[in-house]
Amino acid sequence: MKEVRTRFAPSPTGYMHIGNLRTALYGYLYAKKQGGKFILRLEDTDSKRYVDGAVQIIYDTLKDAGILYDEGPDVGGAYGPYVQSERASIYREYAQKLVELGGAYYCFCDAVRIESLKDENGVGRYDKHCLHLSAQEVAEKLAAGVPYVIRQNVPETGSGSYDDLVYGRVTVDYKDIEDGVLLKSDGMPTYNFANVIDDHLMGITHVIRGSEYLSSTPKYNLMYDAFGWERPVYIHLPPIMKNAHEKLSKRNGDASYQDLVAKGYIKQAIINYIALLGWSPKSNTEKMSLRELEENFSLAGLNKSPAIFDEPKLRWLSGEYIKEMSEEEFGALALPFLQKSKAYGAYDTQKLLRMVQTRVDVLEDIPAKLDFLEEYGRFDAALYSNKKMKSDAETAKAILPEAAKTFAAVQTFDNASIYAALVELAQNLGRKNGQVLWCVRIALTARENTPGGASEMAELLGKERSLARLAQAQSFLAE
RNA sequence: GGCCUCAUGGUCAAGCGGUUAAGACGUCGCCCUCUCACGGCGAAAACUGGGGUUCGAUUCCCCAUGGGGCUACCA
Repeated sequence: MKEVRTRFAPSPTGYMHIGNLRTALYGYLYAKKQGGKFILRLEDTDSKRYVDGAVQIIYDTLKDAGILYDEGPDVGGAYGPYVQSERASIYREYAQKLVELGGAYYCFCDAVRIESLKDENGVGRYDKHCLHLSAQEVAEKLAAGVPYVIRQNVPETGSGSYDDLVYGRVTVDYKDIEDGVLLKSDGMPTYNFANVIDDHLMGITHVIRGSEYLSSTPKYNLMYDAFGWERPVYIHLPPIMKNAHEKLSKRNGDASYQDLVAKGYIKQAIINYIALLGWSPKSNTEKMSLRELEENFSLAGLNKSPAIFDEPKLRWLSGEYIKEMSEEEFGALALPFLQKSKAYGAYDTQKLLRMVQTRVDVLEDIPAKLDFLEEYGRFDAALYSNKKMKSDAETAKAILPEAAKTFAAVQTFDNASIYAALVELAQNLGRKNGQVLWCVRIALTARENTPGGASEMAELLGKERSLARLAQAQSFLAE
């Protein structure tokens, strides 16, 4: 059995989109699962679209995500170079060969003539005009230095079919395929040509790519056939959408992998989540590490319909990963975000991290969870109302002064002591624990939601500030 | 316009002729609880429409509708 070789072939035109990353991930997972090789190839044949730094982003993103390639521009390999712009002479050689085989031909038509072939809607195919040039005419034009391109010679009749592993049999009539440009006048190949040459030369057995190539694959097969090469297995993937109508794209300002990481989504969660977009595991377990994905990945689980990127579910997964982290692990990741909080430095950092770990799904939410520590002011007395505790502004009025006395009497102002004192107070007042604790917590924080209970909040604030806030809360209530 | 392709709850998604049509996220409710959260339990929520084929269609075929893609000297 031949070794499986898959590749990820992005063009360095900007950021890594989630969709790209998923394509890379699937190629990687399939290769790993089959004990094969995963290759990175850079498709930079369009100099106009080249973006500085984009190559580095590709390297960094794949490395950061744990999608390691066995061969590639920066890691080497026996099939290099892995950058298309460095393979120009190879493409020229094969284009020449394809011409000799009859699968392609020189075309000297200029832009004006090409344009004249199109109708008012800009639709119109090349008419094979130059296919009929004699060998001598071609030689003369070439010798005269007339600019040319090499076009694919697509049959005018018949059709091409192939069996895609996810979409099944796809058939396209050749009459619907234009004689596309294979080698541009600048000597560089188009994607349509380079991908065929490279996939073959690099021994790619399984081509995994987006569904946008579904209908152009027959023309690639025409080339494989003309060269007498074995066609690869095709696995086309449905797009990832931002909504029902638009694909996810950086151009629209949609989140890239880097953006998501910057927001504080856990990396493993991002990988885990995108793996689930278009693929489903046999079992009902959705939370899986990269290693587990490698073990469970199967082409049979691939889906053919577009999937909408759902951030809430990513949030949930991210939260799951956060909750299972050790304190140290979480602390290391969360610290940069905690430092953006105004509360950072003024309180016990470890204590803050502990409080926040089970209450946050995305790291960037940390500052907001702690803002009550440094922000306190007049608030709506309705916050005291809680139907389960049966508390409201009136009960708060009765409880707060007593709570202040209790706080003042607590010697060691820590969570346990404060809690014990407050529970005792509730007893003395003949009230439910929750009633007292709810009111105190609201008075202390002016927030309905806090990263801990009343006594924890009091401990965090310290005796002095707690008493001060209790006093302020009472004055708000008096108005 | 032509061609390719897709279609199960709000979202992801299982299903591959006969099912009470899984599961997850989200939503809502209940329980636990010193709040929130965590955790536990539960609920609402789907086969785009019309024709066939069949004893029987979510499942197979056709059409319609809707979505996406291709139709570049972009990938």
